[in-house]
Amino acid sequence: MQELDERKTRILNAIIRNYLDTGEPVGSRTISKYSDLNLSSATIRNEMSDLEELGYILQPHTSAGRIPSDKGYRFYVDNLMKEKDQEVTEMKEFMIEHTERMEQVLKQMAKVLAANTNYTAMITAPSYQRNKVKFLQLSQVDEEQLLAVIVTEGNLVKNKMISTREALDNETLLKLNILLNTSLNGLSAEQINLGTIARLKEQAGIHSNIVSDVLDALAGAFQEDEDLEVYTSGTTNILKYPELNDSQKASELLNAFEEKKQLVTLVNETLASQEQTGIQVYIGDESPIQNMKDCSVVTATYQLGEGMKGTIGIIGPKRMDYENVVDNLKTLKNQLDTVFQKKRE
Amino acid sequence: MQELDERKTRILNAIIRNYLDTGEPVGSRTISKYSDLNLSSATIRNEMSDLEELGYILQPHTSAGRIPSDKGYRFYVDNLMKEKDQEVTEMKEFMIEHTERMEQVLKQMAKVLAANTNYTAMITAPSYQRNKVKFLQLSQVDEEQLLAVIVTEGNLVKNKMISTREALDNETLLKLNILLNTSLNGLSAEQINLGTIARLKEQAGIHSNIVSDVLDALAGAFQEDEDLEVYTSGTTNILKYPELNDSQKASELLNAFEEKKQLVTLVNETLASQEQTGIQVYIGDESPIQNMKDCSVVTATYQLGEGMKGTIGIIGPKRMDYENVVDNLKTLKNQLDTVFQKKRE
DNA sequence: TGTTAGCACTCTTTATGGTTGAGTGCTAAC
DNA sequence: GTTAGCACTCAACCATAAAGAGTGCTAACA
Repeated sequence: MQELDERKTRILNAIIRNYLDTGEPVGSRTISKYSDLNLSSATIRNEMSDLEELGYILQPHTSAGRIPSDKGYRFYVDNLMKEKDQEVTEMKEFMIEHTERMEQVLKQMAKVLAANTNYTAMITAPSYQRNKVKFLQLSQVDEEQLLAVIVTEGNLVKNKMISTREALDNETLLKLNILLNTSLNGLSAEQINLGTIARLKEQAGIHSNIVSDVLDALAGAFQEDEDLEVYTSGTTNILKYPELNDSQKASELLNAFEEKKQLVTLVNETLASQEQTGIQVYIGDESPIQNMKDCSVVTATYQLGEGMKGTIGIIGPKRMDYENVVDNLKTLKNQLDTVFQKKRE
Repeated sequence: MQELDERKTRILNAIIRNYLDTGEPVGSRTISKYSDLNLSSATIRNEMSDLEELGYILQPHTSAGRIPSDKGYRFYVDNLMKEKDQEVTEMKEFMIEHTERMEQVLKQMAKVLAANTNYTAMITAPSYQRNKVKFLQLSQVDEEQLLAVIVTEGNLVKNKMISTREALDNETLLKLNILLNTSLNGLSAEQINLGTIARLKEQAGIHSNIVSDVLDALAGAFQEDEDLEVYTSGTTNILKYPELNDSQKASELLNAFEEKKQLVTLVNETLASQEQTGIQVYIGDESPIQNMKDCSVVTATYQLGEGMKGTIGIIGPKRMDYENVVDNLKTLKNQLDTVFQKKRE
């Protein structure tokens, strides 16, 4: 039933591992010596011929060795790869502890990740789609400007300037603040519906226009999270890998990194299709982004409960040290989970 | 007295313009035909020989045409370049008008600039070193967290979370707010000295530790501006120019763009040495950044009075369309000046 | 004296062809 | 089923040649 018998599997494994190491097509003789199978190169050749027919490996040209195909990589990732036994490598925890701003943390993490793997790292802030308003305040900043400050459950702070025709007196301001807080506190973006809005406006009376503005601001704040920010690091690492370093491909890739839009689609795709395991590997064409068909992309989703998720990802050549990458992502994912857990308490 | 006579100047001009166009070394015959000097190639050759001796042009190798040296470019920029007659090209003004967040505006501008020029653009927010506190507010967000919101004259909003042992009652909060506002309002970072601080703490009584935290936050906010954010766009454009596209150089450059640190030194350098004209051209080695010795860097400083300055810059190959770049920078500079002028009113 | 035509020379670029070496596929023997 | 051996393929390398662009220099010319 099984497509590959024991021996073919071992040979395929040997081929891929060797190729990951060297980046050169690997020949029968190499496997014959390198592996502990004690088979002659001729035998290996026969097996390789079979493996090629089955689509696991391919030849760049007639008289070259074999390299893994996408199918080969897939088999490797699914079946052959050793998972490192999760020794909880405390990845510079202190850094995370002592930095306050989430943005900084994320940038820092991307950096560490890129440095550890030598590939390109990307990371997004957790998306606060279902985040709730925790605190809300209007302040008169000067004669014509009102400042709306919004704090969410996740302690994210957003602010928005609102221009007014004239200054509000203190009392009105206080009333509005109380009104807004009592009405909106604890609500998520979806929960603020037309009914809530109508009620609010009614209660605000002549200042309903200000309420409008605040709601706009609020919408803006939530919106802003939705087209989320993606932080990248080590983008130039891709230049280190000859298979990506032709000026055409490199340029396309780097562009994708600069124009974050494409990455956002990648992230969304990941969020949508994520299994429980939390680690997803896209090999070549499997990637949702066309430009990355010569790359592999490994992503992880970290979670904060209540549907608040963020994504970490690594982008590198197909010939990627999957074990190392997966390992790195796993520990980072764990760390993020706990870090944000702490923050929310 | 003059090093170059009329004819040499015209020849030099022709060489440089041609080279800017084609990127290929330009030979005597080309100039003989291309220019309106009506001289034979032989004569041009003689002149070129002189120009080379004087250091304005050089030969990549014996039997190639000539290319401009740094000195040649410098002469071109200083004396030969035509300034376009500043027709105020309204560069997508609406965009600026309708976007609220400075950050967005700047990113947008960088994008436009990069697209217009096909080089790499960088831009920094105006540095608020001497910016003044306009409004300040503490709010109790939840039991253990205080939110400090700081608004500066330029309507920049900063916020900082402060952890407290226990919640403050409303009255105390109000008092503290009044105290902080009356004491700090209108002060710039430098003006908040030990005296001010001591007085503040004294008046705060038992809550002096909170005042400390607020001041820290304030310092942080100002500090944050000092290691300023640099926005880049079109970083991959450099790959379009063969002279920069060898993997070594490109990698270094792209790295410099990713690690913004170096750009910051560039910005600071620019701010320091800026003349009244406001446009600065660094050619090759003149650049303060080592990595960019194969590039030219053109920067402009925009100003908001009171020492609040920001920088715009273009980085491209030495063989850069200086006229276009300078023109673009000038109009953008003007726009920024007026935009921010408006905003401050 | 300045300009120009002409020519030998230099040096890059491109093409050509031969050689090498790695690797394969196939056949025949074990 | 495994292996040794051999013919074959093909990229990579190298040397050599030819082409072409451009120069410097000399000598002639106005």
